[in-house]
Amino acid sequence: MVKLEPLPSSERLYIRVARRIADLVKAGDVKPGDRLPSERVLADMLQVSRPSIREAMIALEVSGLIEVRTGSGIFVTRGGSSISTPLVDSGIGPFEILEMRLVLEPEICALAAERVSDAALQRLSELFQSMVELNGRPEMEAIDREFHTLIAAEAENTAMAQTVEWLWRLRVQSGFSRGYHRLIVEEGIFPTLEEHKAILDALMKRDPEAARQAMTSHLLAATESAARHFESNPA
Amino acid sequence: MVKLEPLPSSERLYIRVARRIADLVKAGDVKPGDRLPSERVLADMLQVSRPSIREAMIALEVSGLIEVRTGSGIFVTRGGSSISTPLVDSGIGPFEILEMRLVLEPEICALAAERVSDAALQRLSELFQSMVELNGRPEMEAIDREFHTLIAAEAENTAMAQTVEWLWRLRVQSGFSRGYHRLIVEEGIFPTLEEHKAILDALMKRDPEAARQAMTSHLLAATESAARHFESNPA
DNA sequence: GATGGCAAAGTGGCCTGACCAATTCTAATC
DNA sequence: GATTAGAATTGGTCAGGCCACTTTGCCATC
Repeated sequence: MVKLEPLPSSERLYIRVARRIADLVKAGDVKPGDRLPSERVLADMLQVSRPSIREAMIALEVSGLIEVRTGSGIFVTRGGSSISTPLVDSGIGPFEILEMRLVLEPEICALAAERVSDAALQRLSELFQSMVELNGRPEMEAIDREFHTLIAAEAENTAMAQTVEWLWRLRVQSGFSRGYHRLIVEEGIFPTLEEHKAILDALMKRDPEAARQAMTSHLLAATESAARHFESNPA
Repeated sequence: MVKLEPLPSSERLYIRVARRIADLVKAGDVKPGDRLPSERVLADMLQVSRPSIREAMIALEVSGLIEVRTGSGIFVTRGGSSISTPLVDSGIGPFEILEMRLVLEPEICALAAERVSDAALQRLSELFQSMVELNGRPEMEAIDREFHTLIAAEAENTAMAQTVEWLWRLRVQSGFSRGYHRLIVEEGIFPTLEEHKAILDALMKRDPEAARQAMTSHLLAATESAARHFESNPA
């Protein structure tokens, strides 16, 4: 019983179109942030109908490569393709996220301590200053996020960096953020500030071991405070 | 500088449709392997046009939730681990993947040692036997993959399990697999078998520390052998 | 000359209706 | 009962149209 599957002569059109567009990006013909030609123009260029272009764009959008802005155009995402933000609820909960971060981020932080650039250190300092000044206001979560993702980026491992960003997206999605501000108020802002300071200091000293240690402490504290929070606020 | 962003007026239609369909699956109204109603019927049920249904289906297909068979119908993917072929090349290379696995999988393996089920141990044994019998034939890579992803699943952390599967998909995509068989032949099959045996034994003894250690050794060996391989086969 | 407002052009969002190609089902035929 | 030819079903693709939103740039106003 031979079963040969040669020449998938004609894949579905939207896939072929999506690949062509993706190649444009990969080849650097269009750079992140750039706007692609309009759907109608693309349809004309590739000699396919507009619905086919739209289908391809949706595939690329789900893949995280492009971003569609109504009435404005289609733009190439900054940061390239990533683990797609699940269209469906991933079912991944806050504690799973924290458990994984506890494994991943200390090592990332240690790597970053060796590889971090001066510019990044500068930016991290600014972010820390912002945290101090914001002093627990809701905007602080965005700062926190940039702090962690920037460190991940400095580890110079794209896979790790994308994973950290994915985990933050999941966190937002999992409804954990809803309790964030309240948590900060309940627990007080200072412990969090101290922890971030320790991480920043370790990175500045480019001390991998201290960085690993500081990040571990930070995430352990976060886990504990999350546990207290969910204890008193059952889902 | 206030920046308010209220009322995310209705999302794009295809996303709402996709969510509805995804909910059907999640709620168990349609099970893996089932066929969904035809596009025309869905369009009529949800009171949207067929193109919108199609767009939603493409989004779900890219997400790996469904599978479209021309002329036959749309089917819910069997088993959570769908082999959705990434549409775009992530640009993540073999060494980044290995570096990340070296951080993640030892901890996963340690967790799995505490949480692994008897059924999973049984399956892991079978997989190891298959590896022995296949003795380096190309099919071995698929077995290797199932071995690692099953361990990840047994760690009972969905985020980690999904990440490990993602990394394998990236590996296939990054052209690393192309050299896999050749690598096995060059390096010999026995080291790999020994390493997997050690992992399996540690899991059976439910010894987290031994499991972590065994996985670390395995991945270090893989990294070294990959290094040798790429040394003599410049990209 | 700078400002503010408004209309036109451009863009994606969505729909209707149609035809084609692959698959599956049905029923007539042997 | 097995085979097979045709009909029905299903996804694949196209054409063209209308709407809502954004952006742009002209123009009246100050």
